[in-house]
Amino acid sequence: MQKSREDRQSAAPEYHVDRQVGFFLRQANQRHVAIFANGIGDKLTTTQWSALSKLKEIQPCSQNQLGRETAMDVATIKGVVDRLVKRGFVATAPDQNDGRRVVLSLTEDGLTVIAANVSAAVAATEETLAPLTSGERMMFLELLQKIC
Amino acid sequence: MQKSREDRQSAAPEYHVDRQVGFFLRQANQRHVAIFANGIGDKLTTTQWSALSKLKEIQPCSQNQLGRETAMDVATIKGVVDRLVKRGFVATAPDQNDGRRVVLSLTEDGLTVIAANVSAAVAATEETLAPLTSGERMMFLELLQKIC
DNA sequence: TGATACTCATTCGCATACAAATGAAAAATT
DNA sequence: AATTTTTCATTTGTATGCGAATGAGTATCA
Repeated sequence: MQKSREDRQSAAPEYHVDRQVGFFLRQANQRHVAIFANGIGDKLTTTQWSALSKLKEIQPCSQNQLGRETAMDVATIKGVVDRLVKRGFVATAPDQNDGRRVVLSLTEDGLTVIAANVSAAVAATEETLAPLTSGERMMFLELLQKIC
Repeated sequence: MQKSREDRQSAAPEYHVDRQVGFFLRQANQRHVAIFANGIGDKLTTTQWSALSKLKEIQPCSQNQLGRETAMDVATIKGVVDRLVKRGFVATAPDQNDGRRVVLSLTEDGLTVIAANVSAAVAATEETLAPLTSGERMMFLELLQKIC
């Protein structure tokens, strides 16, 4: 068998960044974020949407807890919540029992903006997975979850 | 068949952010970036590594071209290249034929740092995919590429 | 009770990531 | 040759994302 050029010099296998998982993960995430931003009407980012949606499920809750539930760093969730508060989607209140905590809850506007964008969020998921068949989607999601 | 609680009110299916592709993609990417940062010795980020590795393949080339090859925005590749130049891994020179272009090339230190970290980069890929079997990895990579 | 450890929120610094605007230079078109 | 379009690099502004440090409050345990 014909040896490749680098095998003549050494046994080191070729390395190509653009064939590594990390390279694809970054790109896939980029594509999804772009699709989401494009489809959503209220200039909500994917992380802001995650925070809002999760807050609807578990409110009231503290900032750090919301961060854990949405896989965001304390510094990250702080910035996200700040922007949502600034836009009037989230309200903050001091916790009576725990002086450190800030209790988060959705405002009326917050509930409204969620309701107005659920279908767009679903559509973004759909478009992201569009290149895959139904069977491939299930397989892909299962494997993707394993490496989280 | 027993109807679920929300079906009694409306036909709207449940929506859970933490079951959407985007949620998993962000987390999977986060995990890989963390693994890479942890394993690499020279404080190189995943994007910096991509730029260095790709530059080795295609040098000399312009900044924008390197950005396209590594799937980075013009503003993003600018910042990445700036930091690599600052650390002495990449050299810049004006293009003789095209007055707009900045020709990029690797320095000796750049080649050295690549050689010193290829094994760590391979290990990071390996660790990221560790939860998957060999067969699952091939399947996963194939599907992941489809949604890039 | 008092020391220790933990949790929560905040802040700083650094590094992506992209939209949008700008200016310069090159290429394509008329 | 003149106009238009494209390309390249840069800059500004906004939004994640994480490490690390800080300070305030809570919990634990000797």
